[in-house]
Amino acid sequence: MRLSRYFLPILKETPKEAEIVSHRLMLRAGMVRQQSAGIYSWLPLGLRVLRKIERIVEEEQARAGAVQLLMPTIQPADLWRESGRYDAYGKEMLRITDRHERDMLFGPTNEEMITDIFRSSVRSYKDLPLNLYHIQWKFRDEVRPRFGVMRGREFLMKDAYSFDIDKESARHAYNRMFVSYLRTFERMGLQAIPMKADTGPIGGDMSHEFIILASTGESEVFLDKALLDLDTPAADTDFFADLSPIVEAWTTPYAATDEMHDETAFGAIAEDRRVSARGIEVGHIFYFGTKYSDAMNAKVATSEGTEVPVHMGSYGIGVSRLLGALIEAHHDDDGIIWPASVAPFHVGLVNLKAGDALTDGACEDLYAKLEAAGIEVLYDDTDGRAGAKFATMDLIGLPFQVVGGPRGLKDGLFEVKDRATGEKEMLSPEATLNKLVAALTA
RNA sequence: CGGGGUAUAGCGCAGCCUGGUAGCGCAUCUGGUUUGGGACCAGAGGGUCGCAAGUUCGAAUCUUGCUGCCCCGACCA
Repeated sequence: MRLSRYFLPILKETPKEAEIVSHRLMLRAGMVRQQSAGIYSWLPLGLRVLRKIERIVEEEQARAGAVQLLMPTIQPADLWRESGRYDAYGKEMLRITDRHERDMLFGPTNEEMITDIFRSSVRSYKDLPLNLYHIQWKFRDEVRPRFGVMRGREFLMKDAYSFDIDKESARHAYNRMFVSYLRTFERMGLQAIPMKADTGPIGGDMSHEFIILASTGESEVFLDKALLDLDTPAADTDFFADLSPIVEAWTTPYAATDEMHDETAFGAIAEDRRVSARGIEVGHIFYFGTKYSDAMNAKVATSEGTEVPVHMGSYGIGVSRLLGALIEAHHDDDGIIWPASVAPFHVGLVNLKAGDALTDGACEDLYAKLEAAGIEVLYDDTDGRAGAKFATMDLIGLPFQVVGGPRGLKDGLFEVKDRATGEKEMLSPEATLNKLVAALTA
């Protein structure tokens, strides 16, 4: 992509409404624009990251056996009257009346609707297990939206719903999502720790929040250092084998958010392994049994021919929130530092003297070769000044910057800078291409 | 929903106390000089001063009401 034809509205100054670093950087880097409290337009750069995150989520959901569909944002109130939540939900639910005076709502979640889809089509245990998910915009009319996209009213969420014949099968479904989440966040360059969450009226041990560690995180968390050294399950993990050893390995060491914190249990850990840090919740999984299948009459036939309500679980990932969480975890004073897997572009190619035959020729040539190699390049072909170009590249945080200027190119060399480490080296076009291909194409 | 702020050009701000018809920096446009870490000079365009009443000869400025947005708390993906 040529910067001269792109839309990248950089801000030199920080809009005063932005308090936390991710919000500031997202506004300054031209990723989002606030339209109302907690409601954002996604500008091209931000949208690219959102799509990268979605793609990773989709790949890992597929690996774990979840099947994607898409439900609407607007739902009929009647479904929610069936479950009893239409009255229970409160003012966080945005209620809408259509032209026929029918009660509608902008969905804050989709348990009712997915249960409706399920019950209309699935009748037999032979169709189970089933896990259906979608990635869709939700709306919760928070009293106080804040922290930019981390606490928006409108937000993009992946929500999966599992259906099983009994609680034991539901546990397997739960474990599949558990393992899938470990992989999903790891691929985004995030260290996510599963922490036991409040199970409410359902009880049991099947509810976990996935918390990423970031020094600017919203809540305090406590954990055993052992968790930081665990290996993420491999891509070839058999999700339909017994996953409980993996889940056990990740749930045995102590880890808790401040609301679930047990000072005594934490104190029992060896002192040098106690970690207290700050975290951001990016995922939440839980089993809720037959709560909705009972209320909405979603039954399946067992092998004995009897009918039982289906056991369900739901599994959320805050996709738009992850943008903020990623930046909280990966930035410095100059701007964002994107992990390559979610970076809006892989490489920022800077032509320091646009219009000059030498730099134009060398940059155009490298640009074409990088793109041909499957590397996503933002090519700054504008005639701005060097300092401003460097500052912009540092701000938007692409993993690599390649600088083509008259000084280096008279010797045939580009300067390649690693955004994360700040390391720079002068390389020939061939060496530049090889280095970037090696670093960015797995 | 309680508490506290704030609203003046695209962004960041001053002006308000003590009413006299709006200004600064950045950004934008034009011309010139520059050119490897957010250049310089000269000129130009751009504002219903959040909205509505009121006081006054006169309101960005004083009064009242409303609204938007932000922060702290309670709540939450």
